[in-house]
Amino acid sequence: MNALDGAAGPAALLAVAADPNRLAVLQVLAGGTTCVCRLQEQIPIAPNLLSYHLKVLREAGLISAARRGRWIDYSLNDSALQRLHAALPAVPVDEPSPR
Amino acid sequence: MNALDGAAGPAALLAVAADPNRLAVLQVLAGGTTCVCRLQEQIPIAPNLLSYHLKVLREAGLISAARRGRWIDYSLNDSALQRLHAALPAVPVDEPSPR
DNA sequence: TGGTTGCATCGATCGCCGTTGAAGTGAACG
DNA sequence: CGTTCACTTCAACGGCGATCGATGCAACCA
Repeated sequence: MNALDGAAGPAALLAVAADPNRLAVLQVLAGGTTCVCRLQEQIPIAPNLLSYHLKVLREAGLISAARRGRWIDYSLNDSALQRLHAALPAVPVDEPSPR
Repeated sequence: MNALDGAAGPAALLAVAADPNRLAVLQVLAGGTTCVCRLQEQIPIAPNLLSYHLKVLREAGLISAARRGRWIDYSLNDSALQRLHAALPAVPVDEPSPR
C-alpha cells in the first residue's frame, strides 16, 4: 500500500478538467443548462473541437446531453463539481486560533 | 470577452495536479513536511522520476524545498491547495431548503 | 582525499492528447 | 423529397509531457 494507490482515478478526472476549453465549458455550464450553440458563442473554437471536448466531458460523467428538437442541451451532472473538488487533497480547516 | 479568457492559468495549474505521481506527492505533503527519502518510500517510482515531478510541482509554486544537511525536505506551500480548488468552478451552495 | 549517500539534471525516446479537415447523422423546414 | 441547420464522428498529424539511463553535484564519513 502506498500513496499511489487510488491516485489514478482522481488524476484522470482532474486531467479532464485540466484543459482550457473544457474548463471553460464547465464554467459556462456551472451557470446553468445551455445548448451547444450558446456554448459556441462563449467559447470560440471550431465546432468539431467543441464537440470533441463535450464528448470527453460526457465520457468522464461530468456532463450530460439532452436533445431538444434541433438543439442539444448540455448540463453539469449532479455532484460533478463535488467529484472534481474531492479529487484534490482537502484544504485543512485552520483552527480559529485555539488560544 | 469569452469564457476561455482566464481559463488557461487555472487549467495549467490543474494539469500539474492531474498526474497520479504528483497527486500522490501532494497528498503525502498535505500530511506535513517530509524529506524526499520518505516520499520515495510511499511513492514507488524511479528516483529521477520523482525528482522530475517534484521539480514540476516546485515550478508551479505548489511546493518548496529546503535542504537539511544531506536531505531535502519538501513541504506544501501556503495556499497551494486553495489555489488548486480555486482553479475549479465553485461548488454552488445549496440552500438548506428555504421554506 | 576518496568513497558513499541523497538528490538533481541531462539527453533521448515514446506514447498520448489536442487539433485539424472532411465526411456523416439526424431533425426541421420549404 | 431535398435542403439546410446543428452537431457528431473519423482519420491523420504534430507537439508536449512522462519515462528511462546516465551523469552531475553537494554533503557527510573514513
